[in-house]
Amino acid sequence: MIHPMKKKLKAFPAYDPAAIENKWQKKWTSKKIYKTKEDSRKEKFYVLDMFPYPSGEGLHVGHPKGYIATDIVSRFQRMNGKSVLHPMGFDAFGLPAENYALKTQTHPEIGVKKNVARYKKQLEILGFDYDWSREINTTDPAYYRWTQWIFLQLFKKGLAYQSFEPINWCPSCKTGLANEDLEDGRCERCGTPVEKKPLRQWVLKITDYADRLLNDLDAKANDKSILDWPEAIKESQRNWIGKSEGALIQFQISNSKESSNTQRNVEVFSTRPDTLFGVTYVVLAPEHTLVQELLSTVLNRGEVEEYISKAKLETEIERTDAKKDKTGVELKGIKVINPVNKAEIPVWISDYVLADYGTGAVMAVPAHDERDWAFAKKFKLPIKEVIAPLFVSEYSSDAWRSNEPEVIRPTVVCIIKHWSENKYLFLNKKGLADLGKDIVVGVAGGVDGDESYEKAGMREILEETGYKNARFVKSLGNPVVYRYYSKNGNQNRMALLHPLYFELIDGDHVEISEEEKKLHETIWLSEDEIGTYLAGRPFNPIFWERFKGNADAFTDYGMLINSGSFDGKTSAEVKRSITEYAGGSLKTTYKLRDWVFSRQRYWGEPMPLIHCEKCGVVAVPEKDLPVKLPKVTSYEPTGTGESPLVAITKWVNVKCPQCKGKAKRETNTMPQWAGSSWYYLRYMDAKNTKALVSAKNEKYWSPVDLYIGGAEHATRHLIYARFWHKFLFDIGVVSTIEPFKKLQSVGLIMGEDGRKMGKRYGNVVNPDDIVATYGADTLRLYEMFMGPFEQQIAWSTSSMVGSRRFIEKVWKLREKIDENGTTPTTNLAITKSVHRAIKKVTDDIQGLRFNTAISALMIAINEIDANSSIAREHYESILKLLAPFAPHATEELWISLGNKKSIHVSTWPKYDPAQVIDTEITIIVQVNGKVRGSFVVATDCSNADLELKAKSLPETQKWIEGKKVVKVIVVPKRLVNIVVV
RNA sequence: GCCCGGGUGGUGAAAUUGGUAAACACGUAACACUUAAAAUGUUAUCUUCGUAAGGAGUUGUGGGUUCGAUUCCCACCCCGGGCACCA
Repeated sequence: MIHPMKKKLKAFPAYDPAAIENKWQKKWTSKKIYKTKEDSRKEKFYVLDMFPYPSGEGLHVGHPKGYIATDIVSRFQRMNGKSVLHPMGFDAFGLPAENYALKTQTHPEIGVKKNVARYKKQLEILGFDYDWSREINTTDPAYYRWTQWIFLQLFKKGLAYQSFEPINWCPSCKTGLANEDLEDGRCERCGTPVEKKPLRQWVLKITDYADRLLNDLDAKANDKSILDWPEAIKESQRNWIGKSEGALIQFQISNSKESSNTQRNVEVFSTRPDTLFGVTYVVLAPEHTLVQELLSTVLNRGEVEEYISKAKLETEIERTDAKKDKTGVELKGIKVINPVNKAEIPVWISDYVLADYGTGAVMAVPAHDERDWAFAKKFKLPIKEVIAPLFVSEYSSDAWRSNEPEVIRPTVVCIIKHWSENKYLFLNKKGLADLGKDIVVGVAGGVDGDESYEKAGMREILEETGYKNARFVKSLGNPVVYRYYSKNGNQNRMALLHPLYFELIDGDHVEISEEEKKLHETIWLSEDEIGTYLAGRPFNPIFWERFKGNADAFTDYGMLINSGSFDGKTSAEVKRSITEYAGGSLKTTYKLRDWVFSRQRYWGEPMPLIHCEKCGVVAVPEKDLPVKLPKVTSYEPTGTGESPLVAITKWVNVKCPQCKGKAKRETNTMPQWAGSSWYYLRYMDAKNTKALVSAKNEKYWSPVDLYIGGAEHATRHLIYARFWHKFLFDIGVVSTIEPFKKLQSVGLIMGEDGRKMGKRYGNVVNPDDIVATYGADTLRLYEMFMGPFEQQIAWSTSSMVGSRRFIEKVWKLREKIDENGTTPTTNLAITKSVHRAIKKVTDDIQGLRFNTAISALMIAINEIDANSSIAREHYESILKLLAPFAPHATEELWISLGNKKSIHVSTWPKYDPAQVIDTEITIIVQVNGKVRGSFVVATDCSNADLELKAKSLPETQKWIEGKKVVKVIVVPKRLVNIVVV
């Protein structure tokens, strides 16, 4: 066969990113190749970044990581024929911009403009494919008109209400804050500990949506989970919403002292109504309204008032520190009645009870709650056990059998001390069938007839160990319940294990019976060795802790004791019935609080409300929106609980839209999170002046298919946005119940020193500098290659050269294009390499595994580079695969090959399934699980042939010679394992 | 304390329906090219014993299941994150 002479391409300039990147960015913009259209013939794909908050510091290399990922996905989807929406905008209202303005003495509007321009420039040099015609800015009146519109709808539906409750107040930022804006009791912005301050404020009723926000995290639609979100973020939201199901119980105040004619109750919320018989006192939060009402009848009024005022002075951090000592005061002279047993019990106030959770009052069950336990111990209040620990045998040989009757069996379990040494006597029980090994247990046995526990214990000690002289010291408390199946008795048993403590007086003992010997042998354990005993049975640790005097509240579920007719039932069984018996009702509460929506600051969306002297609070008519933020020269926060807007009388004083009488505008502004709670909708129809989004566009683009951003927004932006979206769904503005179908969090890029990248550590790497030295394509490639996308990784400028070398390798490979090879058959090996790369890169981009997609490309390039030439078609396929990652270099190469249209509007390559299947495969040969050799065979080689071949290898022979082959495991296409003895 | 992630060479990491651990890349070393350096290329690079052939060990620790475990099970240690006096 005659080889055609290879016609090589003309010489081509060396790779110089500076010479091509800016050129292509301009061309792409002028040719509008990224212009987004609502094309009904095409499938849509909406890929979204969490839009940035433009600070004065500009972007560092960590910021674009997520943007690079969405850029790759959007280019990939476009090349796959989708109509792609990949927009960008800016979130610029709120404290950071305003505080920056105050510091630099420039109006926030000017600062924001400057910062946005800088951010845009930084983004542009990275070559992103944003359609800037849909850019939004939350501070633009044309945008916040719709933020105000949504607020008005919330107001009209009663979901925005005025409240005067004490809220979190940051004394440094001089504004009220939502719970979500706190970090460990401090202002998330400035780190100042927050105070509680009563304030007139607007609050959004997010709690109305608590259940849906929780349930829809796992909602199913069309047989698949509609929320493809990282489990960690879902879990954070579940924690934040904090649903707990319990009961409301009334404790009637007994009126023995005063002749009061109104019957008063203390209402408590508890998740453990099963412990009601163990309630020995009730605790109210110091702020509880009932406390003020009862004050006149309290005998120690002075003491109580003093405690209340002291509690008020505490910061939230001090108050909610779980580690601090419990404090409290009894309301002397006040008693309440436990509804289940009519016991008269005392009432206390303590700051460990939170006023704004549940009912602000708790029923204290010290035996079964750690906090109540600590409180009762400190104030010497009675502790009454009502839940016995309950264990079910975990061994299959004596597992509970549902078709057999259950018999209650009083039993004793003994801890026995040596007569002179610090050792304890146990039994080493031989061979439980399904354990195959011994376990260590205490001396134990059933109580016969009306025998006392002490007597039963002594009898068992004699029978099982032979020791004659045991002295009963004490009982170790209430029984523990153990359910198992007795093979001897052919019955399920509910053993009530009474723990007893004995000491041997001397070593005098007799031989134990042969029968007993077969079952176990006696064993002495020192305290160090006691661990083997603890592992023997699940209840052993409980007995031991009791013996050592370390036992505290038992907080698990179990079996009821000392609870009247409920005795013998499990916690789960009685939850409802005991609640009803107590006259209470089941109730669900949430940790999630309503969203404090007012900020007493200048730089935010004005609330479109008017306070009229006659009509009260009146909504600004929709036609008058937006209510523009007035331009002012002084916007310093007042600190009085009023916004600085109060001073702008020209703006504040208006006519009431209803009665035309005197009225004032609402001067509170919205929080930073308002604009970002719906911005993803605006991109769908950014220029619409009639609606926040047209129904048509909303239907076309919803929901967001892929949303990428930082995990730090898990319990703020992502909860708020879901809340607003659900509300907009309810009023018919949007068509989906969730806004973001797939969410992916970006792992932070840390500084080279491993610390968070930021000005304060002086470890900031500026992307502009990296682009100037290495080029945007290298930066993009490196950030995606660093490691798994969601993982936090330290930046390393020196590692970046690998990515640059890779692009240069691709660049140089252009010389090897064989222009004569008109069909892609130049080289079979290359064909396979390319098709494998197409498959892997395609799969990995879809799975957001960018690091392995790039490594697959590197492998392909290395394989191709080892050959002397490459077919043009293959080279172009590789360029296309690389195009989303390195858009500039690939475009330059693509166009240089004579292509007329941009590579970014070309079609993504398809792989031939036949080309990704191997015809030959390496089979591993193991002897006793250790790799001893390998051989190459055709993929379809039969198992018998594989075995034969494996055995005949000289490497194998060496290991099986003179041994007996017991077993041969053949795994087709993988390995042969020969087991010999 | 509870709940989520995670722990693999000198470094970033790859590999999971259980089947050759360390792909790809950085770094390092030697060699080639060069007057020289850089760049580039070639080779080597988990640890350990051995001149070598070859052996042994190794995925946080300790057990278990299995012919075979980074992968599954049990217990524990460490790191990151969320919640936390939430009754």
